Amino acid sequence: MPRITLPDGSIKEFASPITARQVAEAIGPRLAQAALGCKIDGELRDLSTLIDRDCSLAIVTEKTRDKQADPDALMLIRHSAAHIMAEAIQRIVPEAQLVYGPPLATGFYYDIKFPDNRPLKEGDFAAVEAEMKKIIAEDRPFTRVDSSAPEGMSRLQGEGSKYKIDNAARAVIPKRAAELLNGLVSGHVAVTESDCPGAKLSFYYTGEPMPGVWNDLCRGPHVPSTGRIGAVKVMSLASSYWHGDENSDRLTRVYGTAFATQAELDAYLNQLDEAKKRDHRVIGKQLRLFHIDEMVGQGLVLWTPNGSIVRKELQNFIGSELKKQGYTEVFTPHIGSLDLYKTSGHFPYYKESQFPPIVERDALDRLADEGCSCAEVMRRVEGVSAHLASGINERTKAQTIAPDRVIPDEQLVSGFMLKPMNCPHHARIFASAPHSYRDMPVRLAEFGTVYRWEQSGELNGMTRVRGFTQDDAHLFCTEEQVPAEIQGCLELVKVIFKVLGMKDYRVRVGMRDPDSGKYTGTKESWDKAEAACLAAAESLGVPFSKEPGEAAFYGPKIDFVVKDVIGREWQLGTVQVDYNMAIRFDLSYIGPDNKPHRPVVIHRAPFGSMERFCGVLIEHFAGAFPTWLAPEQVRVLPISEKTADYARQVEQALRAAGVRVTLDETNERIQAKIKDAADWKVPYMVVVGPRDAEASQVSLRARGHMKDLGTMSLTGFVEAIKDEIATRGANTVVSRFV
RNA sequence: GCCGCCAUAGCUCAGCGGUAGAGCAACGGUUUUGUAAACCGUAGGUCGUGGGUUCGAUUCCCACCGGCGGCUCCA
Repeated sequence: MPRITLPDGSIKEFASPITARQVAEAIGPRLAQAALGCKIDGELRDLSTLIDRDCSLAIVTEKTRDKQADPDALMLIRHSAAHIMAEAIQRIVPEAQLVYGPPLATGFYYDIKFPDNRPLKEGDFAAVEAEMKKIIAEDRPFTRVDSSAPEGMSRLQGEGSKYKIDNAARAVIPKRAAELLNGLVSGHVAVTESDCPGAKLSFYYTGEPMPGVWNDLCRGPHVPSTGRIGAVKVMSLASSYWHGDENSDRLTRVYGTAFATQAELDAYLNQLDEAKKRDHRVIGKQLRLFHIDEMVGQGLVLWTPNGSIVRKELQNFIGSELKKQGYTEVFTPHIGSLDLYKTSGHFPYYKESQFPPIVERDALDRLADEGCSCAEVMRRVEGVSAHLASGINERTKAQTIAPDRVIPDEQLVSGFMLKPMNCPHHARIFASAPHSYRDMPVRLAEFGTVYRWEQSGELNGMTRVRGFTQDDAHLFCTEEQVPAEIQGCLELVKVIFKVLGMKDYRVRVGMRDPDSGKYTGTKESWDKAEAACLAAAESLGVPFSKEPGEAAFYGPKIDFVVKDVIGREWQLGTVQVDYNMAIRFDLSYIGPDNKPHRPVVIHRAPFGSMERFCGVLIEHFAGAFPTWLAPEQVRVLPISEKTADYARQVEQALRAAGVRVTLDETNERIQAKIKDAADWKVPYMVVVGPRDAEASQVSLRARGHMKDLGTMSLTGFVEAIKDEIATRGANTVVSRFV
C-alpha cells in the first residue's frame, strides 16, 4: 500500500506496488508522455522503477516548471547517450573494450580501450554519429536487468572484459577488488553470495533483454528509450589512464554531448563558439595584451605595452589598498642561494617542480675533472652541511633533514636557485632586525616573481606559466593576531573583487585531515586558525566549502577559485597560515615578558599571480576593460583633416589630464574610424568636426552604445573622465547622460 | 611528462606531389568625409626546424620544437 508524496505535497495512495511510470499516468497522460525518469526520495531512478513503499516521488521531464532544461533530465539523457555512443563505437570497432562512461555537467565521456592497430580518430566521428542516430531512430527501450552479485560477476567473467569485471568488483567487494582482480579475470576466483550478502549488479540492455542485444554493466538510471534523446554530438578525443594511474592502461576518452532537442545542442555549440572568442589567449593577441614567444621560452609571458598598462593599474590599485591596511613594501632578487631553500625545506623536497639549480662554472669544472657522475653532482648539490643540519634539527621537531643528505663540507657544492616562492627571502628580511611585540604584525608585501617548472602539457596561456609574479605578502604576527589578519586578507580580496565586478568565485577552506599526523604546530593553534578561517569565510558572505585534508602540512588555508570561459576552474588567491616557517628560520620577537616568542606567518596572495589574474580578467571583461584599466581610454576621431588642429587640442587637453588618449589621423571616413576604435574596445570615442571645434565641445560615443551619447564641453569631458578614472568607475561619464 | 590533434603572410584562413592564394592589417595615392568597414594601387611568405622518400616535397614519412584538447601533477 505505498503512499506516495508528490512535489506539490499531495499524497497518492495505491493498493499495490506500482511503477513510477504508472504513477505519472495516474497524474496525467501528458506528464507520462513527457517523463524521462523520476526521483524517489531525492534519488534519480528509472521510470520503470517499482515502488513498493512509502516515499516521495518527482517525475523528471525535459523542462522544469519554469521551462528551463532540467539538470536531472540532462543527466539521464547524457548517461543514456554514453551507452548509445559506446554501442555505435563497438559497431565500428568491435574489439573496443568499454571501461567507464559517466555523464558530465556539459555532456559525457566514455573511456575505451581500443586495439593498438585500430585507434579511434576524429575522422571516425561522422560514422559514430551516424550509427548513434540510427540507434536513436530505432527508439529501443533501455531495459534494466538485475542480477545477484555472483551471477552478474560470472556473466562478466564469461565476457572476459577485465575493465567490466573491475567495475563490478569495485561495486560489490570494494575492499578486495584490487587484490582479487587478476583471479577474477583469469576465472580462478569467483564471487560468492557470502562475499557480499545481498549485493546486486545491474545491466542495461539497449532493447529487449535478449542474447545479442547490446548491453552494459551499469548502475543506471536511463531514459525510457533511445528515441528520447533529441540531439547528440561526438565532441573530442583525449587520453586518460585506467583509474587515473599513469602506470596503468592508457585509454581513449571520447567526449560527447547530448540534449533533449537539436535547438538546445545548437545553442550549446554556439555558446562554446562565443566562449572561444572571449578566451584570453585570443583577446590577448587581438588587443596586443601579452605575447608568449617561442624563442623566449614556453610558459614565459612577455607583457606587451597594452597588457603592461592593465597590470600596472591593477598593481597600483592593490598597492593603495595595501597601504590602507598597513603593509610595507619590500623588493627581493629573483634568485637565492641553495642554503636558503635547504633551510626553508623547498629544496630538494620540491625539486621536480623547480628549475634546476644554478651552479658556479668553476665548481662544475672541478667535479668534471674528478670524473663525477651526474648523480654524484646532484648528491653534492642537494646535500647539506652538518652545521646547517644540526641547526635545523635542534630547532624543529617537524621536518628534519635525512641523515644521508648530510655530507662533509669539502664535498658540498653551493649554488643558487630561481626562486620558487618569495617567503624565504621575506623570512630573512624579518630576521634581519630585532622585533618587539609592539611592532607586530610585520606585513611585508612584494610583487615577487617566482619560477616553477610546470609540466609542458600543463602550460596554458597566462593561466598556467613557468614564471609569474605573485601579489605576495607575508604577515608575521603573534598567535592572537592571526584571526584579525586572516579577516583583513579576506576583506582585501572582497574589495578588489567588488571593484572589478567579479561575483562568480568560490572559496575553499583547506582543513586538517583528522586521520593524519603529518601536521606541524599544536592542536590548539590549528583549532584556532581553522576556526578563524571559517569565521572569515563566513563573514565574507560567499559560497565556501570545508575541505578536510586539503590543508598544507604547515597550516590551514583559504583558496579563491574562479572559472574561465570554458568552465575550467583556476585557483587565484590564497591565504595560508604557516606554523613551520618561523621554526625553520628560527624567527622570534620579544614579547611583553621580555622573552623571545615564535611568530606565526600568514602567506597571502589575494590574486594569486598577476598573469593568471589578468588572464581571468581579460575573459571576465571580454577585453572591454573599465576605463581605469583600459590601455587606451579615449580615442579622438576627427571628421576630416579640416578638424585636425582642434582634434590635436582635444588630445593635448586629455593627455595633460593624465588620460591615455590617442588620435586617429588616418585618412578614413568617420564610420571606419568608429569601427576601428570599437574593435580595439576603447571605452570612449570623441568625434570632433567643425561644429565641435566652433563650440569647444566634443561629440561622445561610449563603448557598447549603438549610437552617440551627445555633446559635452571639452572641459566638462576632461573633468568627467578624470572623475571616472579616479573613482575606478564609480562615477562614469555615461551616467551624466542619463 | 603521457595520449590525440594542429602548424601556410602581422591576424583569420584557402590550397596542394610540379618552388603559393584570399580577406583584414601595413604602406602609397585619390577622396575631405558627422557616427560600426570609401576607392585604386604596392609590398609582404626558404609554407615551424632537421632528416628521409621522390626526377621534383609546402603537400607523403620520421624526429624535434611550438600550440590546442585531455590525462597526470600543482608548495
